[in-house]
Amino acid sequence: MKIATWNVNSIRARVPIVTAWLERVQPDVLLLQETKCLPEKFPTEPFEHLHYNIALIGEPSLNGVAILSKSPIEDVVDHLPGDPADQEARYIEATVDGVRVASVYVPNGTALDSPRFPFKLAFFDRLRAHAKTLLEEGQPLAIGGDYNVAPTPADVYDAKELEGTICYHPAEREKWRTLVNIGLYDAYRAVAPETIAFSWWHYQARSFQLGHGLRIDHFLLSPSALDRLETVEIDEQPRRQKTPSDHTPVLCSLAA
DNA sequence: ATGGTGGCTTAGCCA
Repeated sequence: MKIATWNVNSIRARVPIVTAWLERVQPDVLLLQETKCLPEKFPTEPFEHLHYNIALIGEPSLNGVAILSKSPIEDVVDHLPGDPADQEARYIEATVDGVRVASVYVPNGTALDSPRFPFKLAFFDRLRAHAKTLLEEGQPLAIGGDYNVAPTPADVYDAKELEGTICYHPAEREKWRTLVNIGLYDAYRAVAPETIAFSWWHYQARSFQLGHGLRIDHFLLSPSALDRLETVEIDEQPRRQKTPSDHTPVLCSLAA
């Protein structure tokens, strides 16, 4: 079972790049973030044509997450519990082939002095509480998405320069660790403990060409999913295309 | 150095 996650920064702007990638890589499941459109504006046909079922939520111009799957999508949950005031389209989960998969778009945080920053930290707390429940339910679990945090110095292009900035602030890294430490595994680090690789590069200042990236897109796996983990790949090819997303997909393969 | 890029939606926000 090949599962991928990709922040596409508008699905309507990215249809040719995403469909070409699906045809080449043939994942069983693709988790999308930042689709940036209402459900009725999501271009479903090109993906249904490639034999994907789709579960999605969205809002105008912001956020939006989806699950594309060749197998049937069952028991969809489309909101992260814990904050009745939060109506943002940032979380969807479902069961596919016996695996509980989730697509999460953690708030960016905007700036350290913005109210969005404590909202981001609280979102991590809610995700931890919910993931704990999912672990207790016992199904193999894979939570993929844009976590908007680079966990360690090996996940940023310049740890000294970036220390304390958004997506690499100690408070965010601590939230990441307390999430992982409930008993989850960073799939990429499980197969590549030392490798420096990134999943996001700013559009500005030739960041991709200069290698100025961050690893902020992750898969967190339950022990039973980790037992089945064969490979994890960050595929930079889509980031090299014309009119790319600023993120590139992460792909992991679980034994059947 | 307070810019730089991109995708919304339409000049301002968010990333």
